[in-house]
Amino acid sequence: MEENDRYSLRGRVFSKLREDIITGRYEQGEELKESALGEEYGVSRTPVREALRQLELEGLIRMVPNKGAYVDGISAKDVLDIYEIRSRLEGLCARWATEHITHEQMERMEEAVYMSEFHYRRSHFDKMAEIDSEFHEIMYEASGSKKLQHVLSDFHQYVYSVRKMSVQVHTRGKTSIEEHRQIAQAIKNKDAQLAEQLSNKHILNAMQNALDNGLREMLQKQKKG
Amino acid sequence: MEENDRYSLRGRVFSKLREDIITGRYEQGEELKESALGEEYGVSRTPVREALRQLELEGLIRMVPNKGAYVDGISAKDVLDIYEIRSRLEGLCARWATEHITHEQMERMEEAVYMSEFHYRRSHFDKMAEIDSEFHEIMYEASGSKKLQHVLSDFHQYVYSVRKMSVQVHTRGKTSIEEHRQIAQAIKNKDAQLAEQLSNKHILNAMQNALDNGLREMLQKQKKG
DNA sequence: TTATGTATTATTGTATACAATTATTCTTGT
DNA sequence: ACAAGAATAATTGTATACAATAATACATAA
Repeated sequence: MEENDRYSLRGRVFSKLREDIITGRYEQGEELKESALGEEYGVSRTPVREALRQLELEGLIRMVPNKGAYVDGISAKDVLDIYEIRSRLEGLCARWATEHITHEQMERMEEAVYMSEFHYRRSHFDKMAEIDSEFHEIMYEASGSKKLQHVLSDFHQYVYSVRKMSVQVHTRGKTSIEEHRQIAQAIKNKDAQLAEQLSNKHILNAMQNALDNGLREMLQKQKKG
Repeated sequence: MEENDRYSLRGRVFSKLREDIITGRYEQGEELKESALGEEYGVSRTPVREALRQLELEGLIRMVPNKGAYVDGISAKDVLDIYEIRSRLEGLCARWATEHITHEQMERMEEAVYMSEFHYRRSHFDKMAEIDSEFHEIMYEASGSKKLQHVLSDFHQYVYSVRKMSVQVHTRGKTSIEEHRQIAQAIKNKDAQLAEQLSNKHILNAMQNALDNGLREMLQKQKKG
């Protein structure tokens, strides 16, 4: 999908809107008007509407019939919930990946670990977050389960902004890479049990780090507001 | 969403198409032409396209740019994967529901148990399946987690056809109701631990029943094809 | 002044028109 | 007969036009 999206107006609008919502560039509840968006992107309402309908299905906006579309992005609680959900699913994914991974996928996974260390040493945080994503996406793909891949991929993207923040915490960046390395090794050794255990723990650690570096405060603030 | 959908052409097309794909009324890989669908439903291409874009995002169809839309429904393996995924999430959901359920939701849940027994005794299998859905949907809603509700609700719908089949197996129908009753009781008693444990087991039992009543054969058949 | 009903405007929902791309058919030359 | 290429048709992608609904502004009466 990602790639197809670049070659159609609808795809471009969808990707940009999605990113802007996930990264919080819109206010919660903000109204999205089709004409305005169309003008902004230099397209007609048709592709805008198709993009909006997709975002509605995904739950990133809420559409009221004959009224309008309202931003309904990722709250701090959503992020926490997603970490909890992922902590139950990433282990399953690692198990299945161990059973189904191809040689080519294994190589890509190991390269991702290698490259993240490379960028870590140079403090390229954006690049690191990107490769961190890649590691997980490869594992999702390797699971051989279309449905598991779909849900984990979505959730992983939803916490992108938080992850990018967390990875900049120096010690977490290093620890995360080390955890990835161990997971990759377990998968390579065909030790499904260990891969599952490590993956679940990996997510719980990431959640703990997010809580300790801003997420907890965000939760408090949103609970009041 | 469900209700809004009834009042717009796009919504009606979406719901009907979705149901037809989930229940397997289309061939795998079958091409869906916008004009043909429009004629079938007596509408123009516009609402059809919006519906197709939503189904694409959901992964129920695959769209090739400038070519067409192809059915990519729920395979037997998808169903099995979904049971595995749900077995890891329903427990979490039951735990959260125990913590967040309202009095009104609890009453609806108990009524669902009661009603399913009523219809069970009268062998109203369709009605039973419907109320079985209701039980789970109430729990998803009661979890208080928008994201968990979303994913579990989708997955639950995906296995609808299988569930309807399974529930007709006399002994499973009775067992399932009993399990629901115990889960509801645990939630009411605020015993999150027990609710979680029972819910996870409930899904595993449902999976086992599905395997023993047709799913295993479907898996074999699809593996060859 | 304020409530109420009406006209106006703005916005979404749908249909249609046109452009771009892909598939198909029909030549045509060997 | 068959391959290559052009012409034609079919299909999707996008823009625009029109219809239906909701929001707003305004006038009028109590």
